[in-house]
Amino acid sequence: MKRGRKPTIDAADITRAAIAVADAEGLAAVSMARVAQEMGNATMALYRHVKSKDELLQLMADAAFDEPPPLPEGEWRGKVEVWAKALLAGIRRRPWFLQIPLNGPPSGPKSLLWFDRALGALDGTPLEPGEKVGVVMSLMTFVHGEAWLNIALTQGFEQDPAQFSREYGERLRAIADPRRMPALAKIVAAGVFDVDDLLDADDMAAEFDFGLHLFLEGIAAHIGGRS
Amino acid sequence: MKRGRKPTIDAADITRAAIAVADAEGLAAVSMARVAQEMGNATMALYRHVKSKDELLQLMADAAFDEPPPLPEGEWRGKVEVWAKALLAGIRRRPWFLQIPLNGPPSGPKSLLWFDRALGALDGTPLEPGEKVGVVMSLMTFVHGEAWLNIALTQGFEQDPAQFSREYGERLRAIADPRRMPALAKIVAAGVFDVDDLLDADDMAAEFDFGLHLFLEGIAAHIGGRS
DNA sequence: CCTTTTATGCGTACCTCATACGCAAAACCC
DNA sequence: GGGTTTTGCGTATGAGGTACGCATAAAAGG
Repeated sequence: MKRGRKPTIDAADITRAAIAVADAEGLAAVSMARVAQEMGNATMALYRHVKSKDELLQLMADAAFDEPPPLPEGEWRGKVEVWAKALLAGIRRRPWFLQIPLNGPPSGPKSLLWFDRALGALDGTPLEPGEKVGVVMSLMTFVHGEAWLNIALTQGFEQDPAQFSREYGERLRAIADPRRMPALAKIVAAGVFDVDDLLDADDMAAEFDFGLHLFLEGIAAHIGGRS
Repeated sequence: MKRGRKPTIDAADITRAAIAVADAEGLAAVSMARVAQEMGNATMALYRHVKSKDELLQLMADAAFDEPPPLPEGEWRGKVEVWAKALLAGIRRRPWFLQIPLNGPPSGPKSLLWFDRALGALDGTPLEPGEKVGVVMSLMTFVHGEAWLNIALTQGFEQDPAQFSREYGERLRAIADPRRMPALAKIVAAGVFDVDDLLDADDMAAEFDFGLHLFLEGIAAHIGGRS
């Protein structure tokens, strides 16, 4: 048997509690003291199971995602689309994920499972193995970037809704000097920004779909130029 | 004349000093005390010119970028490519930019100038105004995501180079069970990860170029399906 | 059953930060 | 110079991360 006092908590418990706090109040609310309080322990008790707060953040990042969804039968395109939308949904479910600094190439079992599914979606295509990896990485970074913007804007909206109203279009109209910014001035004049809810949830979903559409077109063109 | 004691510093000075600190030692080193010391002032003196640290961060973000470069003559594709690469270079020049939380839609004069240039690159195309905005936003988020990954991995490498050596391929080989992760196992078996310098600067540049290529193909296909 | 060993729980203390508050010095007006 | 206004900044408060060391619980050995 193992000697010594029995642990009453372990790293997984701490991670769970930290995630609960982050889900409820954001990553900023995750302090060692707050997490300990959540578990009914003393602050310093956590340090027996977790080297530092930074390590706790990594554990949270590894545990943030669910398993990837099953992909539909059929062409690669439908599979990739489902995958990308599920990834976006996963990140949106835990927005704090993007605030945790990455420390290396993906190595958590969950991340690798997602990686595998995306590679699997490309199985029927004539892409080289290295190209598949490139395609998947680009897709991940696109989704990542889109999610980042999406979340930043959502949170910005909660902080100060006025920035997203008609006011924004008017401010642009004032700043966008046709001589210094001719293209922007033209777009502003066309009325693209004269809406009440700039970038609300629907807009952002449409934005994502459009970008994803472009990306898939690009993959299709690349495959087409190959066979 | 204006009454009262003359200011010896202004917000722009503070922003400059803060950027100098961030460039030299990273955003984490930017504290009010550190910035004040850099300028030879007392900590609290800064608060006369800057409401909070958060405001200072926004000022830094606005001032982080240079002007966009002139774009080449010719087709939209060459212009967009130059623009995207310049944007990536700009972010890589000030990696801390990505750590500053965004508060709303772009409104700094520099951001809008970059926005304008990208829209201008699409001037000769038959895209609707709204589509142009969508294309540019997607491009920005793609570059943003790519830069984020790029920077995270670069910094991870500095912290722990072993993670990026041949060791990584071996670890993958151990984790990637062909039953649970068939696609990944196949890729690993093909030797894609058996290199000494996974994701060094050249690799990441190639990764970016490939992703950008896919994106541009996608835009071209979208334009083609239009005319 | 009592002692020894070993790992855990956690109280105390220190350091770094952001920032509210208020006073004193400087520069302008008359 | 006296009054007014604005800046520079010293002091203090509270939050957060974490090093250190002691008391305690649990198993092992006698």
